[in-house]
Amino acid sequence: MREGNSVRGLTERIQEDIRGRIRQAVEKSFGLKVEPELTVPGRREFGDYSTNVAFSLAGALHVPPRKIAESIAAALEKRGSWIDAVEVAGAGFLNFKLRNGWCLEGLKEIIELGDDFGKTDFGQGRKVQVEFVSANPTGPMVVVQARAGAVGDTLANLLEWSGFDVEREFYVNDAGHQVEVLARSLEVRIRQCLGEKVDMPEDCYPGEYLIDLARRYLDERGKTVLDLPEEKRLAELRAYAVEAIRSSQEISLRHYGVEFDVWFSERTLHESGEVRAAIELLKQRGYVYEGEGALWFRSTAFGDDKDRVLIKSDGSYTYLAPDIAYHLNKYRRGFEKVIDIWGPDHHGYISRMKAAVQALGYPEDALEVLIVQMVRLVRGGETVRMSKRAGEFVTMDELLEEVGRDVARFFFLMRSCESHLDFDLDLGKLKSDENPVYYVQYAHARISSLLREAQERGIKWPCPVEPDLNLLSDESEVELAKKLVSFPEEIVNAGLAREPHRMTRYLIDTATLFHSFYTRCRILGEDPELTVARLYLSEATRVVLRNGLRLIGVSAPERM
RNA sequence: GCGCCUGUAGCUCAGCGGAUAGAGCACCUGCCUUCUAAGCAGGGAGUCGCAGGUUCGAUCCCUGCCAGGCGCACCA
Repeated sequence: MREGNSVRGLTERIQEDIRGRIRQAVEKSFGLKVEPELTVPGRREFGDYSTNVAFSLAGALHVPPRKIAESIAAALEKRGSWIDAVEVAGAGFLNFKLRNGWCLEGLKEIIELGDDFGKTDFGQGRKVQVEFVSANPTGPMVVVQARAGAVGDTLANLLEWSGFDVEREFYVNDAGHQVEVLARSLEVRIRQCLGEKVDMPEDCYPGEYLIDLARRYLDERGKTVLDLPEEKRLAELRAYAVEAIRSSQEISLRHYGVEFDVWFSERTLHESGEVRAAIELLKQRGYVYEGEGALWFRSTAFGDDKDRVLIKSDGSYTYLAPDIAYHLNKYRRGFEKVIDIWGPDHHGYISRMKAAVQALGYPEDALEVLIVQMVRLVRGGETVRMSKRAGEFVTMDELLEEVGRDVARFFFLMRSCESHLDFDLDLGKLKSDENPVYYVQYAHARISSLLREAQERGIKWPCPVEPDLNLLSDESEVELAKKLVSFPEEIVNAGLAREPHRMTRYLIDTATLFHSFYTRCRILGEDPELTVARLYLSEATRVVLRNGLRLIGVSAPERM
């Protein structure tokens, strides 16, 4: 796995080697420097890799691409590489066929590295923060937050495995208007619990969870709080409610397999004076002005539609002010890249937040925002209505209770996060072949069972001598091995593209190739050497499936 | 009115500017005396919303329409 100081997957090393050879051949033939692109062709007969360099050179050289491709093919040095043949195809594609067995070599790395297979040092330890979920501490989390949890956690895992230094953070909005409303709502519930005839005001939170919280409060702390002056009373209730709800969110998320490194309190930004300081910094940099009794941020200087208010004419901060302070705080903690995952209702904030980051003096791409789109629950072919206003909503906990963590995470990760998602509860609940989650898990269980069976039959496993992997010559065996070996590269690419849903696709494809191999090839057969080689391939598959499932936070059962 | 997301098989969705557009479900046909049939092999099924443009090449990039969803604050 190691070459020089770098740790890369086998496929990445082979691709880099081929690209280098193409560069040399082009320089030799035409005296030009190029950065060739390599792709994996969709059709097997086109080989393992393909490049379109001839097309990109055709314009400059005024030579037909096919001629160029032929020259490159002739000049290309194959010695000392895995390249078996270079072919010119179509209008000028260069197709590379690798020697049989290149991927079998990679199986050894998989077995050797085991739980660590898939990890690379691509990111060179650069500091990245992923902030996600960040649900308001005013009530239970809803389904879209479960989606954001799956997406954020998996993205963080992908980056971590790719060699970035990743921190997962949850921003707690424990300051401002909404938590004051929360405190007042809790007070009403407490009074109601004590038999007072008070109605819940219109603008308060009507949800029933506050009734439970009111009872708990009275059990734990009694009713003396009601004798305090208003300010102290609300402060006490606010602190209590925020912490109770926040910690219940933490428990829900942990149950879902999502853990955060940092729970960052908005309140601390106010108390430390960082909000004021951030505005002061913007002012020094010339992006703040007064007008109409308010203090404005000149976000239009960085492409926003209109300037935004930081301090309202009544002297209070808008939501944007602490958010700017928060992001300044993030960069001062040394993150080179900050990835925020927001809900669909916040997309309008992207341009102003990116403007703020630049106004603070950081590059535009230091902040990336992913919008996780809405989730619509479907049951019996009908949309399940979720209305927070009416206090009726399907919570994340209810969803998990209904379909389970594995199904929820897998479903959320099957779609790209920016596409609106219909979550079919009926399909999710089906514990059968109609449910795609079990397909991948079944492959893992099947292999586990196979390895148990091998042990019972007294087959020496793990194999004391290195198996002869060249015995793996069936097409299904080679295709499976190729897929397995590309795992580290898939992780890096999915992380860089910020597309965690690629992992479910990869796992489904891998499971398909394994099932196909299993059906075509007798694994525990007559020939002991072939048996050992096939067990080796099976074990490598198990490692990849287990690691991939771990990456997306889904269990890898040994039996089903 | 402005902005964001989406539009691909009957349904739910994949598809880094490349060659004959894929998967699951549903439907049809085969395959369990042998390692897990929650599986495999095969079949039918498509005007990639519409129209232009860029390119050797566009489902992908640009523009304009059409349709669905969401958001527009000195709310949080």
